[in-house]
Amino acid sequence: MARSAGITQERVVTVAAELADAHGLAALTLAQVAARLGVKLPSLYNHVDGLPGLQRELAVLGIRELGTCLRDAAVGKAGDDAVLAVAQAYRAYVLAHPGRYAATVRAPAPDDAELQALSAWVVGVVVTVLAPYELGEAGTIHAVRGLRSIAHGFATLEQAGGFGLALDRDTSFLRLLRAFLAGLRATGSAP
Amino acid sequence: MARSAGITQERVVTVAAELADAHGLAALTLAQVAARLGVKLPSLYNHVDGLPGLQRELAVLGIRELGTCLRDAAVGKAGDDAVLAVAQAYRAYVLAHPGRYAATVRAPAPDDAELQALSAWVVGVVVTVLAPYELGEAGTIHAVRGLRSIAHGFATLEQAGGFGLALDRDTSFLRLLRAFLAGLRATGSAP
DNA sequence: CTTGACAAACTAATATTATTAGTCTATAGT
DNA sequence: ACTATAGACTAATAATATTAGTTTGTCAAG
Repeated sequence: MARSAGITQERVVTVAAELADAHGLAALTLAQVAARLGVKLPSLYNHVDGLPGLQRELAVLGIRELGTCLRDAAVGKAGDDAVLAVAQAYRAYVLAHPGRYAATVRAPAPDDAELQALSAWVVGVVVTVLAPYELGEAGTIHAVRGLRSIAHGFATLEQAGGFGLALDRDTSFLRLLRAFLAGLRATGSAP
Repeated sequence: MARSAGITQERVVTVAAELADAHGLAALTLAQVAARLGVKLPSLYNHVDGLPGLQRELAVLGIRELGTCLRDAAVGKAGDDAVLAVAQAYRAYVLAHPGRYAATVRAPAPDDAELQALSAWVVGVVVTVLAPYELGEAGTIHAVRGLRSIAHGFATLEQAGGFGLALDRDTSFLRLLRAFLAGLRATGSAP
């Protein structure tokens, strides 16, 4: 080791995640992270590969946490209950950790195997929850995309302050999910 | 006038919109805009109020264009056809102009009457399209939020490269919309 | 116990960018 | 013709990211 100040990549990423959640991913700077850790800015380069590297680590953290939340939300549930729980967990994660969630949305580099694998794992969790609907292979993927669009779209709009009117947002989300599920059963594998 | 180089706010915003669409809103810099216009950076301050001001102008442009697209998409259509057309137009706009669309998502300042009014106008367009479903006042707002979440969520995920698998995205989107519409009729104003 | 290699901090230097202050000049309106 | 000004400019400042090179504890081998 060295004249070390006990900094690790994990600590850097944790502090960055807190800052990104609090002030937005766009406002995250290495200077802030360094100040929070009590080191000079260039020292961070010993632990992360610059700002792009740090954002990639944030994405890894976010996808891992998100996947865990979704999986945990589904245990002991089935059918519509499970789908509702997963979607609610998705929304809750976005609202609780908007910064790290934003990091997960950027498409991973084509050669980033770890990130690709994590994404596939999360998709797998949702596929499992949708299995009982017997939508077929393609139909299931369409449904995963639909459910993810709904959860992502609602939560990110909500987080951005996009729902101005004073109408309960929990109700809006629940209605949207129920409509989607009813439609899934009704339309089956139509067009 | 002055030893003018023919710069106007409109030209500044137009160039900024092109750059934001091409390279992402986050990568938009005043330096780039100035270079593209053939002026020095500080000269832009005669036309826009710094980077935040420019982004606000981009939001105005984006909401105005988006609202126009949605309105135009709905003329001569009714019921499901109209809703589908509006949603497709929403997605098409996001994909065609991701930079200016991203600018529209940030919540407008509470004292920004122009932006608030434009947002309300766009909501009004969607409310009109949903009127025939007779969902009631609150039900209509819930449905507007749902439809917007679907279009925003799908389009932004797609634009970010979030749909990796080789499965037709047009079909995914159409299925999602049909499921939502079928669910709207089925569940009516349930929970 | 010494010593040498290295990890991890540092300082210093450079490049971008945004912003503000103040200057200059061509032109529009009197 | 004169003048006020809009709209360009230069200059200066501050924040950030990045790279290069330096220093210094600490760990482990001899």
